[in-house]
Amino acid sequence: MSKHQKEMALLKEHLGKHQLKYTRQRELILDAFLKQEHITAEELYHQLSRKDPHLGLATIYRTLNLFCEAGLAQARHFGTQTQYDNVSHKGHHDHLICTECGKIVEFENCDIERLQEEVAARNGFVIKTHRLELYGLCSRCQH
Amino acid sequence: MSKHQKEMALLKEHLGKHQLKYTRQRELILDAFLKQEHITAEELYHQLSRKDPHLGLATIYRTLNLFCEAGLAQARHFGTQTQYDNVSHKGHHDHLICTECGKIVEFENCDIERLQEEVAARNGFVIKTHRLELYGLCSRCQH
DNA sequence: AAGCTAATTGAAATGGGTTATCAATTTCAA
DNA sequence: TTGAAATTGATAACCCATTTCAATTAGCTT
Ligand SMILES: [Mn+2]
Ligand SMILES: [Mn+2]
Ligand SMILES: [Zn+2]
Ligand SMILES: [Zn+2]
Repeated sequence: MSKHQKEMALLKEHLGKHQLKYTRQRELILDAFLKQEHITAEELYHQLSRKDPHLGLATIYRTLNLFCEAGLAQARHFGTQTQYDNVSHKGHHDHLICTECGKIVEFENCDIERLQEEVAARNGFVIKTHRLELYGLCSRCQH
Repeated sequence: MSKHQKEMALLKEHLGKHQLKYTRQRELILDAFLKQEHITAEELYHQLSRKDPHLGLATIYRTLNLFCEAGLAQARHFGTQTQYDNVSHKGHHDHLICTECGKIVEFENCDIERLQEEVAARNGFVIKTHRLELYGLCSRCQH
């Protein structure tokens, strides 16, 4: 039995509602995707090329966009590429990015998260997701 | 006398420090840029094409990137394009975005800004800019 | 003012990431 | 099993942005 029953059920529900089909490729991509916290289309393509050399890059892109529509993934434009976040991973995090060397540090800060909720509430919003990126210089690049 | 003395001085200071030159094109682009709150390179190109049909798009891009380095502008990847924010126009602010109707609320929260600095310091970073976007449903779209 | 040198420019080519096209294949309901 | 509709993979097209390069220009230095 697969480890990702819940996510697979979610996907199949979406497929059913939209007259879409459950294909071998979608199953393959789903399994690989759910093992990651976040990944780019290109990275996933290289991983899966070993298992199935005929899998096309376009299919990866199409399927990741499908996952976004089904609520399994969340696209995040990161620099020049798009990162697809695995929503089922609970550990939400934000990013510190060095604009000089490209170093990326992930962090979580619940105080910030709480203040975000307060700002939203004050404006009548209910937050579903958010994005916080801090750009600057890492310790090595400050000199 | 120009309306944008302060920004022009800032730019000239940056130019001086980096052996760069004050050109007719840079002056033209600066004037047009400072009239906007935020704009894309393409939009600026179309605006200026009327005044100077020979101005190249590459020059617009180069100059907007220069403005970013001089601290006059701030690049923000928004969807597929890059928005260049006029820093002098409105100061820094973040965004609440309704994913249903597209409504955007601007906000500023110094507690969050302070916590961001703490996170950065803890990781040895010095922040130059940041980006915080909260996605959710506005009061009208929650029903 | 004229000369010199390095920076800048515009046109065009190039680049990277993503989406569109389309004939062949596959899914799945009837 | 059959057939209509969705999907796939290869490739071309796209979009935005940067790079290239020969010609021009800015701004010192005589
Ligand atoms: Mn967060
Ligand atoms: Mn802010
Ligand atoms: Zn660095
Ligand atoms: Zn709304």
